[in-house]
Amino acid sequence: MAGNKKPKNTKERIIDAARMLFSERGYRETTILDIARETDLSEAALYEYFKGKEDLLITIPDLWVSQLLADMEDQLFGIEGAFNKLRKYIWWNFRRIEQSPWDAKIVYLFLKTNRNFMETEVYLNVKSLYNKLVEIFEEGRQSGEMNPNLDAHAARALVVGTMDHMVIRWLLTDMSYPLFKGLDETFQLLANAFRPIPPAGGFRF
Amino acid sequence: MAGNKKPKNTKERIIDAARMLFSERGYRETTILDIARETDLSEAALYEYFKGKEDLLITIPDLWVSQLLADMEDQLFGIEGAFNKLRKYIWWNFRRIEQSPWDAKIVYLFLKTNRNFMETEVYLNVKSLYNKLVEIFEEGRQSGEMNPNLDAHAARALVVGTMDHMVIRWLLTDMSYPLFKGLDETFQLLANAFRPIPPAGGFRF
DNA sequence: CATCAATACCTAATGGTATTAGGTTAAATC
DNA sequence: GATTTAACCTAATACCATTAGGTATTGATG
Repeated sequence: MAGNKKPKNTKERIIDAARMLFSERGYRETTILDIARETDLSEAALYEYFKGKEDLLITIPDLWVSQLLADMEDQLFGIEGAFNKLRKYIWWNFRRIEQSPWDAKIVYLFLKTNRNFMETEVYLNVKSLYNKLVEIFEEGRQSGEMNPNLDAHAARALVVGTMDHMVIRWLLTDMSYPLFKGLDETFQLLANAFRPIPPAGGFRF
Repeated sequence: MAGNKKPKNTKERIIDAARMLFSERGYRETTILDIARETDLSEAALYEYFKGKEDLLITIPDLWVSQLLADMEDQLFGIEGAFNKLRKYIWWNFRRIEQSPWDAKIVYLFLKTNRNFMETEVYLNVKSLYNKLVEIFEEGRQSGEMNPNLDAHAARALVVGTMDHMVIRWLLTDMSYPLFKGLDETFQLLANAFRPIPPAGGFRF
């Protein structure tokens, strides 16, 4: 390949236009005609590439999420310790989201709360992404770095829930502040949640 | 009329039908005609009571959420200690959601991720509901029950994010398991996150 | 009592939008 | 050179939210 801009094929052009329009105006507020005009195609031409509007929507983040999954192991490679891995996981994920707010909007606002989400390709990849957390918790539990009785699935719910909440807030305010704002404090709380309960003399209520 | 409990007025009947249809089939998949048929009205009649489909949607959970807000203080009244209050808050909220899954679906799946959500009446009430958590954290911080450096807003993000995550999972699987499943373990983790950090050596004073 | 106004509902447009039917054109393949 | 295929088009079609413009009933008012 020459180092120039890639000449995009029609399918990619449609996806690019739809991603932008859906993210900026919302799914319902974007018409097929809008997308057709943006790509200099007729409405009918879009149906050569996608079964319909909904199919187009769920296809958009396919590539992004599968690239995320591929990148994850690479990013975590060589990091020692469960807390360090957890920290890296969160920071990496937030950076990817900050870099691709349009894809993030489609996943977090339109897809994740969609009743068909669980039947999508994206769902499988997101699940794999989250399962890495369970691995990290297992490691922390076994190494003694984390509470030996830690329930890995409850822990995952805490991390995923907290991250989702922060991301959705940020997206709904139109990225009007840095996504990382307050993340250190939040991470400290999460870390406390997973630490071993200190020995001897115990705690009171 | 065939065997109804209370003689409801037309507006309530419309809301009841819309709540059921939106929850079961989804917002986009429910037509005005569906609601009209369910209520034995014409499509036009609905517009005497609501500005449009979206207006109808955001009106549905108004009553539920404002009743939640009214009930909260009552439920928390007389409970001693920040952790006990936090526990009661979560258990109470989950029970109300379990009792009204249709309203919950509308709030959690259709409204909370809607770009207009922040302009709704419901949003104000939800905010008040969540602000109670900040109060609880302040109390815990000052009484020494919780970490004196606790960031109340980060803590709220943890609790709200985790709860939302559990609720949305439950709703998306069509309430196929008890909402409370795993809640004890999750609460333990949250509690750990907020406890004072014991000084090295394991003693507290 | 007759009239007016309000209420609660209706039928029948209107306008917008996703989707499809049925081409056309031009390049690739035989 | 004929045929197939790819890529795109114009022009329906069918559905659906919303609106225009009614009618019938009720209850209050002069």
